[in-house]
Amino acid sequence: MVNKNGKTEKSSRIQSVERALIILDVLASKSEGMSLAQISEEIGLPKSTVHGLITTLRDYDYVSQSNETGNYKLGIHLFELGSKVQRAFNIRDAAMPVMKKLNKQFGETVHLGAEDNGEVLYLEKIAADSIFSIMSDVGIRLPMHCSGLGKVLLANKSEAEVKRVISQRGLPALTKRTITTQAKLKEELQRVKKRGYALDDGEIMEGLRCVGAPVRDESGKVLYAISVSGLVKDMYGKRLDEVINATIQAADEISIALKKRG
Amino acid sequence: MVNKNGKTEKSSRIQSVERALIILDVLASKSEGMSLAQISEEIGLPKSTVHGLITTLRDYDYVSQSNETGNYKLGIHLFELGSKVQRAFNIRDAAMPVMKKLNKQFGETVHLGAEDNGEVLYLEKIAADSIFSIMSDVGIRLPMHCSGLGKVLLANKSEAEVKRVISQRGLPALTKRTITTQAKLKEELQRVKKRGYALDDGEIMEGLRCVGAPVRDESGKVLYAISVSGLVKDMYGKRLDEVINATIQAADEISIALKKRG
DNA sequence: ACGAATATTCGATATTTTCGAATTTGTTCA
DNA sequence: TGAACAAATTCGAAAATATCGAATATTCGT
Repeated sequence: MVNKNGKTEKSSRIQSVERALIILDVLASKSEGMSLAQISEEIGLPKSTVHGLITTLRDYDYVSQSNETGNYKLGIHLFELGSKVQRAFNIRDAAMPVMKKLNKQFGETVHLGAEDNGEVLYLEKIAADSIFSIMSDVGIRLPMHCSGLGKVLLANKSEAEVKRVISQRGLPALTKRTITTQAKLKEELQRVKKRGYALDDGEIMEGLRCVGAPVRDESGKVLYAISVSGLVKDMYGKRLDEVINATIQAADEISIALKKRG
Repeated sequence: MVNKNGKTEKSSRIQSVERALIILDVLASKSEGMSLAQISEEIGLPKSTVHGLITTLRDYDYVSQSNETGNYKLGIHLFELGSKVQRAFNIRDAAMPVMKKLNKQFGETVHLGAEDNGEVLYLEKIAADSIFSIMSDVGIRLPMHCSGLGKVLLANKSEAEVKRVISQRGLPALTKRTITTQAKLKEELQRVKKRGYALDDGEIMEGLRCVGAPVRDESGKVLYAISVSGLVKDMYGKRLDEVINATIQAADEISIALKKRG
């Protein structure tokens, strides 16, 4: 089946459901909320059509409607469902205590992430004591080739898989230190694999340094990674070595905890 | 418009969207996942109908399908959307640092909650150091009349609103200490209001004691509450007094932080 | 109280969903 | 290896339901 744009598409999708989900995604991109007219404009459907869809979403609390402005936002029920999904990652219970210890030890930000669809998905975050908040948050996605988490996860994939990710996502430069050629990335990933940890040195944000280490599931596959992130001025020399050792050790602890519960 | 059950319903809802959302709710209740046949049975629709709906949900990652069992579960995209919703509570950034301090001070579990639809919705949790994990989690709902958070939130509502909640939710007994009469609850809420904090003494779970204190938004309304929960054996006498004072102080700190940002 | 801007309802039309039956896929056990 | 079963998936006809633009109602600002 071929549509008017010439794209092949599965015919078994339900149009109205598809449209409702698109509305949620559109709303997700505008945290301040949108009016009915804006949504209708954005997705190119008549207001009355959007109205029917969004009324349904509202009635089920997937969308909330501000009673001052009448604007629509993502609703509280998504928060509840999202929490259920997060709880379903059984990595979480194993990882959190260890991550807390790591955070306490150095006072830096600790992350837990996994690969999803060629990107790093941030599953948990323990923020640094300092006010300084880094550009990450639970639920956020970042490219794999420039973060400590991502490089660790990539380094433990087959060459074919790495190629697939690159062809899907490219190697965008977030800073001038970001690795942007396939050859250099390959080299870096080999280094990561050999050393057992990844170092992101301002590749995602100038002035930010980050150590990532692999977490293995029961079967030994690297599905997750943890990282410690801090300012370059706090992450160098002897202290950096300490962070590296502690991060690797913490990751191993989590792997062992995962193995224990099978 | 009146349907066959005699219930009045808005006619403008989109049937297929409604059904898709019901599927998500059904899946949310079974964390281990469900087969197509099970879902179809549960909601009483033909398998082929459910298949169309769930395929759409799957294609947008609202649902994931295990490739071993073929079972359907809630998908990763709900986690992402849920995180966005959570981030939109601007209470979070103000509350977390203070909650962490409180957790560090006593080593007990700290919660942040809000009222939603006559129940306490848990927005954040910092778990105790100990392995002992309490029956709470982010995204969970509990009754208002028997938790520290809930009683604080109720105590700051009008009598009419309290009545409405009771008529909607009743006063179910979770333990033998739970308050189950309207008169006793009224008395208790007056006490809570006067003292400025709520004490849950095994009303939600035997052996668990919990101190709740109100958080005020910019306009002075009590929209949120925080609590510290621990075992009765750790929460009595002088230490309980310390916890109470610290919890109230922490709640005030959060209120002030909220006021500052307007 | 008026006008403008927005949300909501209406009703005819036909596209799309729906449903049960038929088919395919996958798994278990001989 | 293959037969028998159980599950998911596809099919196609029938019509119910979503869709759309126009009409109406509501809200807001001045």
